[in-house]
Amino acid sequence: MMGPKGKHILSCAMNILKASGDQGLSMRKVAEAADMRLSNVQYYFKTKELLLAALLEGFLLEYAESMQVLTLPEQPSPEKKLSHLILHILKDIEKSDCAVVFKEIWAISERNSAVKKAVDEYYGQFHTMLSDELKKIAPEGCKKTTLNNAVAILLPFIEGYCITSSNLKVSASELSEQLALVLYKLLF
Amino acid sequence: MMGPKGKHILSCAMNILKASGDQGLSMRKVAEAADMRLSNVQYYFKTKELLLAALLEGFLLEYAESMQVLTLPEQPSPEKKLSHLILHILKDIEKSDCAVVFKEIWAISERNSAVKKAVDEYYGQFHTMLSDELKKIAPEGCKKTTLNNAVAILLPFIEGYCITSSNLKVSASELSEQLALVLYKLLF
DNA sequence: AATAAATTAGGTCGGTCGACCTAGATTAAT
DNA sequence: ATTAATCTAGGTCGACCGACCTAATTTATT
Repeated sequence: MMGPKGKHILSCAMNILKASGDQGLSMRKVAEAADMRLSNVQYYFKTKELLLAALLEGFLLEYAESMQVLTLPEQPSPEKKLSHLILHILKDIEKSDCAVVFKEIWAISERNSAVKKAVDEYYGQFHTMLSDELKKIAPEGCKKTTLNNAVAILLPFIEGYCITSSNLKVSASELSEQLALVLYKLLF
Repeated sequence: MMGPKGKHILSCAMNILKASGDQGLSMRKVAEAADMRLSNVQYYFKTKELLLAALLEGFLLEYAESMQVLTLPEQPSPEKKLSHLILHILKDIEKSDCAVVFKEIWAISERNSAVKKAVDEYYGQFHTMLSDELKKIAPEGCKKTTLNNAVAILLPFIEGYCITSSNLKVSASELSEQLALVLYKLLF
């Protein structure tokens, strides 16, 4: 579907997006960063909108995939397991500059239906993944609505964490433990 | 500090921001929307950056203020009270188009230090406000760290809700109740 | 009334942008 | 070897942008 040149273009575009945001991203700058002529970039992506959509769809797909693969070391207790899962996600948010990209994505998605759709699919997958993980921890007969309630607390929390993390007065690890504890109680 | 003309300009600018985002906001469009000449807008706001900063700082200040004023009807139990507080905030997020503005703010704040500072102050206030509200509900001897833990769950949840709300499989009212219950348990 | 400050109007400037076009080069398929 | 598809280079176009400038008018202060 996409050759190495296409990927190279998107890679350069992502660097610019991280550094300068949606505003700073232009076809010309992408071309310069990729060491190509403008028309060449436009051969691969007819319009800026298409480039942006491909860029962000790709990012979300990749990110969702990295979540799926995520396997954590076995833990002594289900609470520990949950706590480790949450901490892992929070750390992932903190470490990479993906938080910056996500902020752009949220803004762009309001005005680009292709991106909006990709975001929706991403959160759908994320929801499923969290639900599955919680299911492993929850007791046998745990109702689906109870599971949904837990995810409905966890999912917004995770996405909001990258916005408010600098204003919280609790460490990520402490917070993970507390939230895990709280969700664990909810499931039982 | 700012006359009615200045406010009128910012009001028009906010309309454009809501409708077309940061990308679509230009001094010329603001001038047109405000029925002024470009130079006239520039008399009030020397640069686009200053206009944007004033616009978003004002928005956040106003929004923070509306939170402070927020008084809820007395509830029979502290859980109900907490649940109503959360629901009120969630509904507020859903009803107005402020979610759109916030998404722009988060993205812009990464590249505009004045906006970043305003965002930081906003979440500082928000944190304090939530902490105060929880204090009213929590038992007498509730430790400060316990309170901080509760806020550290609640605050990210609220901000993340406006991102993920469409993907949750639980209603806002149900979710408020569940979260209130969970936080209540945490405080005791 | 004089004067300073605030406000309005109209226009120009260099610069960047996305889209578009043509033509040449390379590669793959037949 | 011919042909078609893919890829590259260089350039042009109209549109929009922010910043800047000058001059006129209105409002407030003294």
